[in-house]
Amino acid sequence: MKKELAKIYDFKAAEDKIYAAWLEKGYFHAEPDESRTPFTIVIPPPNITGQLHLGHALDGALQDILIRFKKMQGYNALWLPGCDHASISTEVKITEALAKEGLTKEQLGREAFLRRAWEWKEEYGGRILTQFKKLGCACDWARTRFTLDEGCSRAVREVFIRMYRDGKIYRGEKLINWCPHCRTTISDAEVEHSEKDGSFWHLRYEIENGGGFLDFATTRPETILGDTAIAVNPADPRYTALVGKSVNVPIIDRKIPIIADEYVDTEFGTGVVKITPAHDPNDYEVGLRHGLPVINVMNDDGTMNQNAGKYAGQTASACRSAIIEDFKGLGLFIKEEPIRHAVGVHERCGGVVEPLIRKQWFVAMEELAKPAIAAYTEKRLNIVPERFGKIYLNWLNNIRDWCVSRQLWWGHRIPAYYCAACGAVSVGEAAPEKCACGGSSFSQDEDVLDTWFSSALWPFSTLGWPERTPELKYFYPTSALVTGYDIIFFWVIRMVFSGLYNMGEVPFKDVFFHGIIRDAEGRKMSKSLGNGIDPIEVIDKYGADALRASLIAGASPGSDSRFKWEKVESARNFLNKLWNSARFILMFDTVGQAGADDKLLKIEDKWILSRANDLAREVTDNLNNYELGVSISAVVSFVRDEFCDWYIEMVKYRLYNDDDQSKPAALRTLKTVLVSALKLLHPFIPFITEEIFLSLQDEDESLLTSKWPVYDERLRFPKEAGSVDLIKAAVKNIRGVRLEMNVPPSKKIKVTVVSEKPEIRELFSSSEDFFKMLSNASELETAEIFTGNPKDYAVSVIPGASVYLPLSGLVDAAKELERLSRERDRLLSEIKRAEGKLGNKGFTDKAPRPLIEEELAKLEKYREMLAQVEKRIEALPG
RNA sequence: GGGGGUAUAGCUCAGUUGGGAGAGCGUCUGCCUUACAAGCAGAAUGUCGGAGGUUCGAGCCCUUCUGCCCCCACCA
Repeated sequence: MKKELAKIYDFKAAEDKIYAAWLEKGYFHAEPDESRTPFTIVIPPPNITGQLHLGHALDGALQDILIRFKKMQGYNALWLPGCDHASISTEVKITEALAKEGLTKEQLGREAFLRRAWEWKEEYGGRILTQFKKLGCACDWARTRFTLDEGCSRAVREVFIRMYRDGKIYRGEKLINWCPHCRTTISDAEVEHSEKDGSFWHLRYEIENGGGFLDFATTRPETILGDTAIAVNPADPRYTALVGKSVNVPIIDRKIPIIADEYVDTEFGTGVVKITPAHDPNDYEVGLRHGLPVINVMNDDGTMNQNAGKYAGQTASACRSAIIEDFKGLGLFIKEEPIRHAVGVHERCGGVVEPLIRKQWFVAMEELAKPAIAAYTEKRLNIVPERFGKIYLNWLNNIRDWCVSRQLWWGHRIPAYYCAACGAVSVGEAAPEKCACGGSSFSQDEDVLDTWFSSALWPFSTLGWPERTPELKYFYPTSALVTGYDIIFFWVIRMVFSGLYNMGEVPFKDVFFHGIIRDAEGRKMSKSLGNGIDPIEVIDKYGADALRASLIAGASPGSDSRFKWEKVESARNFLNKLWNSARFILMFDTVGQAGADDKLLKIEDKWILSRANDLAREVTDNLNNYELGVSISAVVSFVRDEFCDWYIEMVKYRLYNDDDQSKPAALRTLKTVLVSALKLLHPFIPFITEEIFLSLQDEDESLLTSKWPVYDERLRFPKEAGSVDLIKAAVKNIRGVRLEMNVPPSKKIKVTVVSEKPEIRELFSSSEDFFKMLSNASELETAEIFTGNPKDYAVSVIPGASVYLPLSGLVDAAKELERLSRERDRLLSEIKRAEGKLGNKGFTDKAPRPLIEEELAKLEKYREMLAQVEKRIEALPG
């Protein structure tokens, strides 16, 4: 049955229809099947609070490409989708919504708050996954998971308990990062350092017993209230005599010792540092070394606490000013100078982070890091591109314990219970019956776990762990993780050590990092800049395929890229091209041509078949190496530059001539090559390729279940390929001459191919029909020797032949001479290059044999062409 | 302070084990040729950041310098 395609591809109608059909057929679903090889990807779970942005779109497209490619190759491919509960983001969102109603979360209470959060999740949490569907993602939706669902939560508790019993998780009072704005601890990874302008206040403390003054400088005078020592470098001669004495902290009248510690830099400031163990990581270390008391002077909200004496209740910045004023009043103020220094900022809210001492839960990293390092160095974990491996190692080698408790409600509550009587902690699925002290009343830890604690388990918690499910056994370890390099520390590394610790195996064999999508000027897209692009808007305007292609083409692994509408347009233009090529082919009845005889294949058929064959290998190799951008470019340029621009043009005369015996062969080749290209393109642009593929057949076989093209030794046709290249060269020359000589396309002219070689004359005669069409010739004549009047012709040279165009009256002898001279010069320089190379003994001795032969062949070819050009120049009048 | 990246056509970027510099967009010229003007045919444009080195041969490997970018980091 003959089908037709609409003049314009209606992506809106096609995309929804096709996606629905895929879902209905269940193509995305995968079940464990020992007879097949699995290929697994677990999605980087987007936050339920999130809206799809271009980063997700790229991430999703890359994964979809791999999944579809592997499915077509015959793998049992599973792409497991899901969402992250995004503890702090969601909590902030719910709290903001409450605030609009004039409520605080404390007023609501934990239980009611969580109910609200779940309601919110049910309503909006699936939104982003719906958007992934718009992109065309072949996720197994039946396996959709959520980091806070029952199974994942159980996995979290199980891991926590195991690690606690194994000493990998402990509770301790340590200096942590406190976000006063979010009122919770955060991990080191969540602190961003940004340079800010501040002041460096030079102040002085009075030394005991009238020993004078000790000058120091600080950027945070409010922490003076927590000072428990003042330090100098032991090797600093200015102060050695003072070590062991003490100074008085005014206002609070605290006597603190002058201590010596290597940490102090003699070059910086006055070489004297006040030590506040409770509010500075360095000072904390110094305090530990010297057994200093730790005095916390701040509340959770960043205001001063009762230890701040008369400043209690003030904000830190008010306290700071007040202290400066008080120091001035006491004559202990020296000067204030501007300084630019790094300030810790919470990456989520942008608030300044306060280092504070708190009792928190930590994951002990040192032992966990070792296997993660080994997995990479022993090549059980492959990182693409390679340079991120160095970053991975660098981080693991400098790792610090991970603070995992958060003072939030939305998340996995820590499975630790405290005895009401003695305070003893007990970690387990539930509170124990009885405490060792005899107490029987327990309360659960109020805190929840860092969101990343549950995401770290994602590759196995989603497959059913801790149950030994068939899925876990079959799909774990997963095949590839695809994500942005920006979460290597937050997520990737934590998955690796969690997977190794709990499963004994890496969670994925390959990690494929992509870059960030920036705006057209190269800036990061951000809400504050308002330069974000909504992928859904792009899909509405150009379709999901165009968006995907524009994100993939020209991007290389791990590198950032810029979003430009022009790229989407150019992708759309290609889709249009592809569509029209199919539409053209469908103008003829391809279905009835299946029986066309191989013997009827002409050289152009064999040429394109061999090119398509090469392409299959090229694309497959590149996809296997995660060179997705290179892959799609290869198919695109094949379709456009070879299939459409040459092959289709070459076979038109056969298609339009029903009497041509080779018409069926042409049709069959057109279809074969088109289908092959559709398959190679399908992972990248799934919708349009599927729509075309469905039109090419009576059945409704999907590309997704079709077989990926495999390189076939029988489809190599080097001789025919060479012949077609020769004809193409002649056509290009003729086109060039015509344009240069201002011969309008409407004027058809006779072409004479002059060659002493009978096989070349034969080649041109046998290809006469398409040759004439391509070169816009009225007639083709071949001759062994040129017999016309040289001045009436424009001539161009190809290897083995000269092409004569009769342009009497149009040929300007001077111009013709100039053109030929250019050609002669070009050939001469080529010959010189080849001769130089071949005359170099080093080259002929050491270069690989095929290369030398190739060079020799070129030399011969150029010399032969040069002879033709020179002959022609001689023949020119004047 | 440590680590990493990058420098290639006017712009954005490819260039996969070293073997004659590429694409897209833009520019210029000519074409509404019955699949496609979202198109076709053609053209121009590069001391591949600078300097050394290895090699028969370097955009690619090594050293060094310069510019820009990113990540990590406790200089009060």
